[in-house]
Amino acid sequence: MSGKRRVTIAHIAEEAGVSSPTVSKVINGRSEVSPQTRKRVEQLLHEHGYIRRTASADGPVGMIDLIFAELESPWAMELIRGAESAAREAEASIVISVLHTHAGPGRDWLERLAARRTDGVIIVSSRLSSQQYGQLNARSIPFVVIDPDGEPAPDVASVGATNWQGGLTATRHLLELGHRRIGMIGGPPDMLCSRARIDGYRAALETAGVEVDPSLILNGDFLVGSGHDHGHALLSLPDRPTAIFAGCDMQAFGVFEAARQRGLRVPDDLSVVGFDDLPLSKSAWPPLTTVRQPLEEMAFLATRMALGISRGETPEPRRVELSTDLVVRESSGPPPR
Amino acid sequence: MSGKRRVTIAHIAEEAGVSSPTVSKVINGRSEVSPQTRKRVEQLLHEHGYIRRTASADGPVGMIDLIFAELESPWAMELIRGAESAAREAEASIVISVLHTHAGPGRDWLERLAARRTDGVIIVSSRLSSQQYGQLNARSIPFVVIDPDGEPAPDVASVGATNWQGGLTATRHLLELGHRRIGMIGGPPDMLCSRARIDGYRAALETAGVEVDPSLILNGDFLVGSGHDHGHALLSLPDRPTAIFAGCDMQAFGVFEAARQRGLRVPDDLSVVGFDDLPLSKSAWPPLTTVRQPLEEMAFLATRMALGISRGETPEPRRVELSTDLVVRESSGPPPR
DNA sequence: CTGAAAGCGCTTACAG
DNA sequence: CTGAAAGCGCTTACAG
Repeated sequence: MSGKRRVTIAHIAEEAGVSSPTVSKVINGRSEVSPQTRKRVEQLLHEHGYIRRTASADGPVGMIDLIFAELESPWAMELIRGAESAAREAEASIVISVLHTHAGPGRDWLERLAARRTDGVIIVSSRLSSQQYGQLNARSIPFVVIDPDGEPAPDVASVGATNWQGGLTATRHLLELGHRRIGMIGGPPDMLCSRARIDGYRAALETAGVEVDPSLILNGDFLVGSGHDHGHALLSLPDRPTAIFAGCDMQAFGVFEAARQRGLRVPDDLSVVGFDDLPLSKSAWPPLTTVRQPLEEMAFLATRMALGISRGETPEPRRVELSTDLVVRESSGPPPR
Repeated sequence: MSGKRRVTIAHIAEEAGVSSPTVSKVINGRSEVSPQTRKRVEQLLHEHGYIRRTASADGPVGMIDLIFAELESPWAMELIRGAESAAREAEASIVISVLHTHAGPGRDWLERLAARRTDGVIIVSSRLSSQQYGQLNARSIPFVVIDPDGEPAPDVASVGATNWQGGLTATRHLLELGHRRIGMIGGPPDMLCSRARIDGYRAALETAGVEVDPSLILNGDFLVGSGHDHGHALLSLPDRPTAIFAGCDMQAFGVFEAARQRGLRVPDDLSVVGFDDLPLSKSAWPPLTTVRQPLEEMAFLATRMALGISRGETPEPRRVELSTDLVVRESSGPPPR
């Protein structure tokens, strides 16, 4: 990828005006180095993005990194499983990294990644800074984004689902059953996949001639708790909705809880529709009507793309959106009269 | 760990009566090697468990491998999360490997692992052959077993939970509510953790003076489907149980389904108790009474132990059993009269 | 197809 | 605290 010759200890040593052994000591954290020298060398190592290299040619390492913001939901398991199948196919393994901050990772993370080497990185709906994308590029680390947030440049490889279409379909399903007051719980407002689902919801209402009531649209965090809290909020509205499109399955389960706590039966008193179709959603009570997005397949594809890029291939197409499907089960029905 | 000097290309070359470059070619899959030579060299490489090594001292690689038999249940996510916290603490990453066969892995798996290097392996209720344990030892790869199956030698580090105690507690809870016909769905009969739960169930019945009816004890695979199937089997018995101890939470959800399909209400017509306390179990309907085992903590501990062994420490104690706790929610109640 | 020779990137003694 | 020298494990030309 990069035409530049790989930077070696010798280069750094020359530029710092010291010998190779000294640079080696800094890298290996030995104590016999003066603080000033250490400082200067560290600075240069960092600037050049030094990576320890052996005499050996560097082939694939057989590892793909899956980067999550958090590891909270069973949703992540579907992605791990898909990535693992694709990796196994290529005799590679999956490494799990968790950033533990929606705000973005510390910088260590990327340095460690580069030092340890990886064949590619799958970024799962996490927001990296453009500087971080730059670093990935600078170090020729292939990466693919799942559920892109629109931030990366248009040439970035990504895999997503037809979120807008899914939001539209879910809402139309509820409209067809006769609902007119339909609540919507989205995800974090900065996630593009959430915005798209909400926009699909809006489009369905508007094309059906139903007015969009902003007080019926809330943003959660895609976890059970916010489904529960926002479910209560929507159900305590004076003119409460007869149906809720919960934005994702976990939030739908939270809405189930809120409904039960208020003595409302699903679907008799309240219809609920999710998004994802997690394996457990069909065993929930009642079995959840939801929009299926092929999470396992998305991760499978993303991993294959990353592996392909690492082999020098150019993924075609560069951006993929897999289709979503409405799965009607028992949590949706006509509104109470 | 092993006092032997690391085997190098030069050693292999000498033993094979060829030069280092020739061995190097074999390793790197170059074509300019005669089939006989290749054969002989490969044989020796394999015998000696050759691992490519650089001039550099080999410190930690910053990776712990988590080995699952399958990646089916949200149960696995809890373990991944726990392992990830412990790894992060040590600036390491978690690598996920899935064997995809309860019978045991192919041999490639271990070879790839050794070639890529790892600081340690956590084996999650998978059965390795004693030959494979031997290989791990031969290559000085530290390993810790979660939910050991009793096979490994007594000096193997392991982390488990008090399964027998948990089975006892769950069953006593049901006995105290007044149940006398209590069904039991275990896991695979070759898993020690499942046997212990079943034995705890037996002990509770016996100490309460209730006869153990073998027709009430079934073995599943710890997934929803077998809870569903065996739930139906138990509920179609002539003198059907008034309560079922489902062996794990996923099977409990399957029993919920079976009960619903038969028009039985939980807990009014049937009490159900699980084992695990997965995060979703409290949002289930009804919220599941279950035996909590601290999966996240178990994986956290196991990972720390593996990391410690890789640093040359001896884990003390070598075998840990974390305690389980009964969590009473709404899926258990007195039997119908 | 094979290997002596040179080379690479790094580290390890060790002398100052 | 520093670096010239030697050494390590491996690979890359290249001559046979």
